[in-house]
Amino acid sequence: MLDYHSKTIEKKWQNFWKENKSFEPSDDFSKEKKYILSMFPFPSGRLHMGHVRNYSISDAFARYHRQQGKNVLHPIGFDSFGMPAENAAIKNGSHPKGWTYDNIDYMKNEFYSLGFSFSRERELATSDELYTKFEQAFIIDMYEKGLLYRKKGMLNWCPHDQTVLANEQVVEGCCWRCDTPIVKKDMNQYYFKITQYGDELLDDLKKLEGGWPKQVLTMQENWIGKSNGLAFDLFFDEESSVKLNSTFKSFDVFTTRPDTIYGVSYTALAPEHEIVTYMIENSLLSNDVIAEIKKMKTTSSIDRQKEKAGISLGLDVIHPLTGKKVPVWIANFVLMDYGSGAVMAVPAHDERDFDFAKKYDLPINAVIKPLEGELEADKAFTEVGELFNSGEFDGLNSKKAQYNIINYFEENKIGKKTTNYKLKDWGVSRQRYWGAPIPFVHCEDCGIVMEKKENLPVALPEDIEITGEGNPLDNHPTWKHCSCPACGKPALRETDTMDTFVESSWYFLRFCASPENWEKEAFSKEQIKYWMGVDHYIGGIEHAILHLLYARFFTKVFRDLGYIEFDEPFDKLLTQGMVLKDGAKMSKSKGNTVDPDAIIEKYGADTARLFILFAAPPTQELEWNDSAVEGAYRFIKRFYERSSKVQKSETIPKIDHASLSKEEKFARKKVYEALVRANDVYNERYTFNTMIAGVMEAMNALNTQENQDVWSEGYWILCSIMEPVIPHVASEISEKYFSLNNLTTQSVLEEVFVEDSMTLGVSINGKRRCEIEVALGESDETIIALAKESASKWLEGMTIIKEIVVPKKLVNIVVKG
RNA sequence: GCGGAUGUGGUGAAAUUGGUAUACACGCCAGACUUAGGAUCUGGUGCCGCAAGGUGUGGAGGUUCAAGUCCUCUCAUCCGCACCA
Repeated sequence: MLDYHSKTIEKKWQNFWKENKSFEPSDDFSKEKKYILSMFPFPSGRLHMGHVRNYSISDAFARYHRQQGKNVLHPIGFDSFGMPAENAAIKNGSHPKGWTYDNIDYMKNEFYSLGFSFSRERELATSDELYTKFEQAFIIDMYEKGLLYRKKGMLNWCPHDQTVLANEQVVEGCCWRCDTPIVKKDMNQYYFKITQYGDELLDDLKKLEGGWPKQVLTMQENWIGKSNGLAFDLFFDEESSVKLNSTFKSFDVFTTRPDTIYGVSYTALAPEHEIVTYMIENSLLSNDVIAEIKKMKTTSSIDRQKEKAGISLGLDVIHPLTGKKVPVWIANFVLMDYGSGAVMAVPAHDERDFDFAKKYDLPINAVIKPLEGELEADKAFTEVGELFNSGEFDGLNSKKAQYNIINYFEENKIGKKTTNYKLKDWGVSRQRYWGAPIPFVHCEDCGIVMEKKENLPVALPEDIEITGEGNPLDNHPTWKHCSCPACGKPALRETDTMDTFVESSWYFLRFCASPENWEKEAFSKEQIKYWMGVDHYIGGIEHAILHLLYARFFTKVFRDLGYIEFDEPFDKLLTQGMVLKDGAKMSKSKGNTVDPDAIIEKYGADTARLFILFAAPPTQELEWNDSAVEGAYRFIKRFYERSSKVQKSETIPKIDHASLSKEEKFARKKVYEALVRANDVYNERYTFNTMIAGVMEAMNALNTQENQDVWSEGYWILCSIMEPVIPHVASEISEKYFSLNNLTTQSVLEEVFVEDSMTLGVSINGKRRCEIEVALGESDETIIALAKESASKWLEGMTIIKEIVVPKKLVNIVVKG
């Protein structure tokens, strides 16, 4: 009897792998490669179960492909810049750098105590100065290409702390630290021109079909939000123009539904619209109204979409086709970042416009009717249909009318066919310390000047105090003072740092570089060409839009800068679900976390990995269950202890299948079924839970017989299947009995699946009643006869209408009685 | 609010193409064994019913010989919404 001691076995193999550098990728580029990558973690302090899940999945892929003889790159790094380091500094007085690197050290130990097969030599942290150095060089290239520019943008500002706040730091419109109501401040910031790549980011989603989950492709498509429509100017009437001191004659609106234009009954501006701003600044609005607008502006964009609110401006514009007056409103649901920040409102055919019109008692003029049926009262009809009350366009269908109306506007030069995107340029400035400095210098004479590449990195000062007030780099006594790289005169460094999404937009390229060249170059074309794209990219669904879109954008930019030669970074994407406990996301504030260390201590890493892969398919949410963890532990224990039935062997045993008993045959069949399923899971389906269930079934079947060869063959295969999941115990058994020779590609023996009879279900009117056993290849007539006989009880007094035989599945007899 | 997903026994889940619903585990129940252990092993276990049988995949309709799977509506929960990463 063997005794399972997870600690001894796990320590032994973790040391073995470390000493033998078992998981370093080879530089032999003639081998077939697999690049397996999990989204790298932010070093928050300790691993949580979401991490364990993420890396258990990628590790299973990595180990499987190593078994298949592939050259596997499975790297790990830390996304180590970011706000939490500063929050910790504010809270505990720790230094962001020390806090970050202490966390990294701790988490690295946790990783290796879980047995993850990462390349140790390629570990990196994005806050490493070496990483910053190359990133800043890329930023300079992008600026020079015109892909990075400066413009004003609205930020959350706490007037008390004199600091910019992240959305997360705004709690109910107030500063998280001092509770001061926030204001919106217009500040100069840097933006990536991601919109320039909008069309390509959209079109290339097609290349990802099959490799990426459909839902992610749809989310990205909707996020880019390309829509075609009509843009035109709405002109103020005389009276309104005079009210505005003739400063504005018109404003621009965009609509995707020009066919509904005769139904316009009001127009709405975003509260941030320049006309509104002008009216506030020139005292054209009452204080009450101004206060209301202010409130709208500081409400989060999400809340603004919920309860509709508006204010009449007392202005009118002229409808471009009917010449009638149309009132101008401010509406909270109109967003300044989309289109022109102004809309024509057609309450009869748009739900939001409808709700708004109802609330403020504005006219609702229907101009589209359904092609079939009647218009429903008291509801916006948002489908396409046939036009009426639309002048010369009456009777046209929506599509034709859209075309004709756009043409009419273009011919009369009063509007233009326009394409709009929801996608906005990516703001990258952060007024914070713990991030990569933007390597620019402001010179009075030369304007914005790039730092010289030989001077990179522009590194962060370490003597810094993080108080939560102001911008730390700006407050530093000396750091920002420098000389202009162009003219040499005293100048000021840019004190904004970069959004941490920048680091995560190219780290997967950096991993392709062999460490001996790390100082010299970010990565080489040759290495990139070999390793990219990432074969399996695994991470949380919460990154479905932003991170993945930004990484795709950087890839395209790097391609256009000549660094790489492909369009998309991630061939296959697997989005994992969250880890829950008691039905809620594990979080410190809810107090429902489970510490991975405690699980490793109690049961071992293999148990943690097995449970997490067994409890649910990777894409689904995973409910933590303590006693199911125990069950995983017991399986491993059984798996280890029963290996004593195995005969030592250097090769897979040869078995004469025909001579076996029924139980022995069944056991072999189950083992090979598990193998077929495993190959399918590792290559196509990724449902590790069903693969593990298959192995458990095979184990149960092996246990019904005593044939030592069948046991040995079973373990030879099952250890190979399970090594990617429970590597320590599987390696231990494989070494002991098979000298590790079984950890390689396994071939499937078809002979074990051959059967001479099959069981068919018999249904009457689709309801399963009994089953029959028939010989393989039996004719349908015989099968039906057999089915009728065994189901005779349910057929008495009935008229048979139809008989259906579904091959190898069932017989359905349709009766009437 | 908009966009995306999910919903199956007491629990996590399975059912790959419309074809025998609940595989595999957890839990529970019963038994065996014992050096009394974090045991282990064997059997049972959707629900109602003594049974025959009925019923059953969030809810309501529909298509089909046949629906967890397809369609329409609806409810609940979760994810994202651009400065959390």
